[in-house]
Amino acid sequence: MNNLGNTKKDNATENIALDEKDIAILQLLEEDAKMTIRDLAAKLNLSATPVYERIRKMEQAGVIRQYAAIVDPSKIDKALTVLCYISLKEHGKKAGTKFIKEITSFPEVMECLNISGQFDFMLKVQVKDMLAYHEFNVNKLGELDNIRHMESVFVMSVIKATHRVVY
Amino acid sequence: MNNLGNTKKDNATENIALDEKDIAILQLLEEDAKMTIRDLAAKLNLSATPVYERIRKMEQAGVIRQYAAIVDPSKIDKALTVLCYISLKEHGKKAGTKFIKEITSFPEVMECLNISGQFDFMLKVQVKDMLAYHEFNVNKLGELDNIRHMESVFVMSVIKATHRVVY
DNA sequence: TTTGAAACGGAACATTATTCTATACTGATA
DNA sequence: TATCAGTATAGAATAATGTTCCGTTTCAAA
Repeated sequence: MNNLGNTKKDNATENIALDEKDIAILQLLEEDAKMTIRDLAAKLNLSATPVYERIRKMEQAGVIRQYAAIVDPSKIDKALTVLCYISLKEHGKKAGTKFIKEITSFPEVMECLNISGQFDFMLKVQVKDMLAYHEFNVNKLGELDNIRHMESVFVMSVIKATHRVVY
Repeated sequence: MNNLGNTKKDNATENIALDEKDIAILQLLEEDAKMTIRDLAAKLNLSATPVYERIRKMEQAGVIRQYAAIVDPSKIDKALTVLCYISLKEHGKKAGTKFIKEITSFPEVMECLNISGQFDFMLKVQVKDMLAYHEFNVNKLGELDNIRHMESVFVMSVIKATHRVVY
């Protein structure tokens, strides 16, 4: 295993130029991060060294943010996905920061986006079932004091879900 | 690097029971898939062998679906995320399948969810900027013949985004 | 207490990542 | 055109890691 990893913590901000070979490497690693450097090299008609160096540079530049194992939610008894839309009463900086701090602390919240439109935030919540979502709603969201309005949209099936952003 | 990988293609459906050690392994690999088996073993007070075997079983059972390199969209000039809500004219099986096939073929579409509520689908679209989204809208979505209504919600900032589902 | 299956530890082995050095390439300059 | 500096590359050597093997332990059922 390469130890190029551990890119998670640092917020590298440098910008680097990516050529076609870098893009090709990214596309392959997005699909299978365990692909060996030699296999990557073979696909790109290169030797191991340049591929290794390119990956290292992209990790340090923050292009590759993380290597993650993707777990199937249904296999660990988290079969229900809910999109939860929230608008706040107070929109001041202080109130917003407080809300964000609270929301991000909930492990059920996989994603929290600040959005345009009638709502302020969209949460993607992953739970066991409807009962678990109800409890999340009452015991966690219900405890927050700055929520004006809330709306839940339930995910019936996942048609497509990818982490690939390079194309 | 372990070659336990390549879990992507197979839809393993077997269900296996996970104990606390398996959960601990999953949590660590969700954060850093490059962590070595020996490091994992040290954190769990185990030797390498049982950790290796547990990972292999979870891969074969489909609990670990994939190992992915996560790329920062802004670093590859894909800075705009849009949530695109779509309702169809025809909801028959044939029409639905056709729509799904077309939608999933667009690389800009990172995610497509079949949802409850007034819309049928939510798309998460990742593009360079507003102009690129406009072109996606006109040239790709605009070519589909089964769309009744459409609404775009723009992501202003990402407060939280994780792939961790194990907790 | 006995037995069998599963989990485990430690060492040996196989594969891969990583480093090192020399060479080939590229673009700019004179 | 010739020369130079910087970068990218290949190939071999080394270090680190994944993977297998085998004997031992654990633990629950009989």
